[in-house]
Amino acid sequence: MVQEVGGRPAGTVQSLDRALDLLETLAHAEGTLGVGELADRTGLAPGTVHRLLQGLHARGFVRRDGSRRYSLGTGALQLADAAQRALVRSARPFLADLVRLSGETANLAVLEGDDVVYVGQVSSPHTLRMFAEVGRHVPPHSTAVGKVLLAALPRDRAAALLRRTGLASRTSATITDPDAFAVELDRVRERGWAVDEQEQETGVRCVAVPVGVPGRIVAALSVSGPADRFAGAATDGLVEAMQQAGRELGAG
Amino acid sequence: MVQEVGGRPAGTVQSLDRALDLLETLAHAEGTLGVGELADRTGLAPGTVHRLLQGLHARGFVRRDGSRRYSLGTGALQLADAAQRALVRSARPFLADLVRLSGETANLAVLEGDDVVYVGQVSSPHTLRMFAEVGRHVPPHSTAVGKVLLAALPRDRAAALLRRTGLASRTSATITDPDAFAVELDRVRERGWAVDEQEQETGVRCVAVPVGVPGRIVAALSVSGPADRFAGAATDGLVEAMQQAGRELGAG
DNA sequence: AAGGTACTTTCCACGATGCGGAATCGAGGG
DNA sequence: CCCTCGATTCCGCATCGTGGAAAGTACCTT
Repeated sequence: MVQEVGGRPAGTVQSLDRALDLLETLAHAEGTLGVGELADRTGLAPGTVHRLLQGLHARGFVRRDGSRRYSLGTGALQLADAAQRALVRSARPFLADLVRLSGETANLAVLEGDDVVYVGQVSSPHTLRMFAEVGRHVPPHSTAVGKVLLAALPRDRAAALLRRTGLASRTSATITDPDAFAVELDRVRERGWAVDEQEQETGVRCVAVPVGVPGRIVAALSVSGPADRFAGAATDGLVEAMQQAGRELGAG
Repeated sequence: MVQEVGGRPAGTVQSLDRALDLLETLAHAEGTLGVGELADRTGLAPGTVHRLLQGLHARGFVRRDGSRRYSLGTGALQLADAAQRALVRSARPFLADLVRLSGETANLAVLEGDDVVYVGQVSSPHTLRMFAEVGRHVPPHSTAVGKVLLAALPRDRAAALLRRTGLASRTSATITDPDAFAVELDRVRERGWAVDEQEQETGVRCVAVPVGVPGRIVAALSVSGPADRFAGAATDGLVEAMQQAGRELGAG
């Protein structure tokens, strides 16, 4: 059995682990936090919190306003850029596997602001036509990837986003009723994957799963193809493989 | 005089500082790095690098592929979301100051993928009409904010981005020639601010400055108004105030 | 396929380093 | 102006991280 120290995996560094706690606490907080609040929430001594914050502040990872209150700084933004490129690169083999398995096109998508953006793709050998190209922005409510990403958001954040964007009808199958869509999101949360039955584009069916573990979903994987070819039996077993890929890609 | 320990501000934590070095090294690297490469680049002992990476990996901040090579993980993506909200919140008073100073609308914009996106705004009391609303995506080459953000990118990354997006003509003043635009970017880099002379929209002039310090530009601040009112003398002194705001907002 | 090489990972004793309680400082409210 | 609460600094102690070197492992070469 592996030794642990206060819930921290053995062979890891205490001060680093605590600093990451602070960053995550700041990330989950609405607004700013003071040293004392951070000390309370993390269970650390105020002096320790202050010292760690100094280190994070010196590197731009936390911001300090005029009245000694802290929030996340720009350092994280800088990393995010590079982290997304790394995610896209790591996703390639998984996407290729899914294409091999399904014969259809596989995609990687993330939520940017209120839009879903495709950031990676390996296309099917059988299809000349592209359903979505990398860089394309699509609405969250009419796509399988969008449903997965919305389902991973706190309910109030998802609802607020949908209020801003609305539920525009893309095809006759698009879900345009907020209540019906809320029910759909609940189904997605429950079973852990989503489907888009020609809701974004007539004739196109798409299945999507989250990347990461619950509470830490950062992207979605999808497979999409023509509705007449990619349905029913074609999907059997595929979802499980996709979920596995999503977990592995998310865990790194 | 303040004591320093190996270039690190006094009162900060060594292991945390080193871990942040690792993250930044990974962020600047193309592709993945092994323990040894990271040890070389940071000047740390391989054992130390390995231990710190374990801590970062356990928390999802670094990803480890099958052959023990490391890249940034999804942890940073998670933080980025919250960090951007914090940036927008912190920007509000600066934007309000700029509106007071200029009488025109002030904006905060970031680069997302290949687009410029407005993420914050305080509008002028004099203008009913909005030149850009929050959430709006605009091309980088025809806006002052876009020029500032492109100028902050490594030259090759900026060039690659422009090759992907092209330089579409928005008005008769839009710069559509890649070489001319490269010269424009050099001017922006040199003087530290950019202007858009009705290049995005006829009748609209816009001045922008970077947020952050060179090498760490994460956003741009801009002030925009009708070309006939917002020009020449109206800009005097404003740019300096904007640059100051950009530095302060970036430093946190 | 076997050997060699280079890298990653583990181990350990040392001591530098971060720890947290307590003292001090400073801001904001009454 | 004083008082209180929180942020910051200080300091002695022991914990925790450190780095060299050993052990293990993957990969390349022949």
